[in-house]
Amino acid sequence: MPLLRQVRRRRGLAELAKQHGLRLTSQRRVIFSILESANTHLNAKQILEEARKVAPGIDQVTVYRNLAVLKQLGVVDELDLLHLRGDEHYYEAKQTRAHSHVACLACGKVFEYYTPAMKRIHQELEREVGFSVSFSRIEIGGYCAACRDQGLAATPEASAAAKRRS
Amino acid sequence: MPLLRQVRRRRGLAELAKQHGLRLTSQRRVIFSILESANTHLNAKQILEEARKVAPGIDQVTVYRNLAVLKQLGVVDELDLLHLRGDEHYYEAKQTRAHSHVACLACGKVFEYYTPAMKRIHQELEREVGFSVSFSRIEIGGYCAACRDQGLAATPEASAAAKRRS
DNA sequence: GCAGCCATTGCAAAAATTTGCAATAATAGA
DNA sequence: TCTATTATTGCAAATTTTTGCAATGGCTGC
Repeated sequence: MPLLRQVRRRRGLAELAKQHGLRLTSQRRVIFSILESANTHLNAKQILEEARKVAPGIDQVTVYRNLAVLKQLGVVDELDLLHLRGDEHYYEAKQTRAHSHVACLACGKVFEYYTPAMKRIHQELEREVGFSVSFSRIEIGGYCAACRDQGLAATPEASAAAKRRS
Repeated sequence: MPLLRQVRRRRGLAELAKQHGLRLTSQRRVIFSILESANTHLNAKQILEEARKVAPGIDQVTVYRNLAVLKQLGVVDELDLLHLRGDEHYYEAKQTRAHSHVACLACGKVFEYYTPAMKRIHQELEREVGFSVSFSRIEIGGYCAACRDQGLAATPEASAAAKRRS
């Protein structure tokens, strides 16, 4: 059950779409505005429901296809936090800043984390392979301080416990 | 259509499963051995087909559930390369080494990339938040040298072209 | 403003994945 | 070795996501 989350964005999706040669259909307008005004995670079904309040005829397929388009444009990013949950996919709009998630394998908490090291990696790629970085994502799995203190880290029992909990 | 890829692993999946308190059923044995001997990407359907050659009665659901279990154990990792392709998920066994993928948004090529900076990030997390890193993944999107030379980078046309190509 | 091209849509159906539940079988402990 | 416990399986069905195709409607060029 994929989820969608909206994040700050400099320009409207509509403008961005136009810029990329996409047609601005009425359905697209609706979907875009839902994504832009949402402040929580939304999954495909929720988006569909919202959209139907405004445009009753809109089809599920259209929602999926437009999410796919936005993903391809690099505007939203489907992400599932290391697949810790297994069944939930999150979408989030690309942020300017290099972006990373650190997930505890024992308690399941996910932290956002920023480090200047990321910038260095970008520069390294630029310099050594001539690759120009548009965006990047780090996902790290491990055990947070609290769980380690409780002895939950890295043992088979901890994994089993985490599994049961999920 | 998720894909599976097998990667070097220090101990057998069976041993690992036991260690985590999982039961070693005959189906599991079959699935594990398929994963262990595969040297290309495999998707769920392919695994099922392989498994049925040995254990004709095995069900699709069993394959899915065991893949989920392995994911939760952190033994295989479902990954979809920045969702560039949109429809293909790749699984790969966790590697010891910090692991990263760099994908060109224009030509779609994916490079593997290793950098000592990753190690530094681990140490930083360890030192500053007391988080102990088990594994990590970097995914970077941008434009490779070749595509930049062809002027494909970062322009609306390039995105459209990349989209068409996919 | 109008015509034509072609991206986009809706529908129907396929494919992929997940879930509920009763039956089965792996494992620990007697 | 045998028994009880309970994880795991298979089946059926639900859910989610993708695909094929004809019809529609946005946009470009006139």
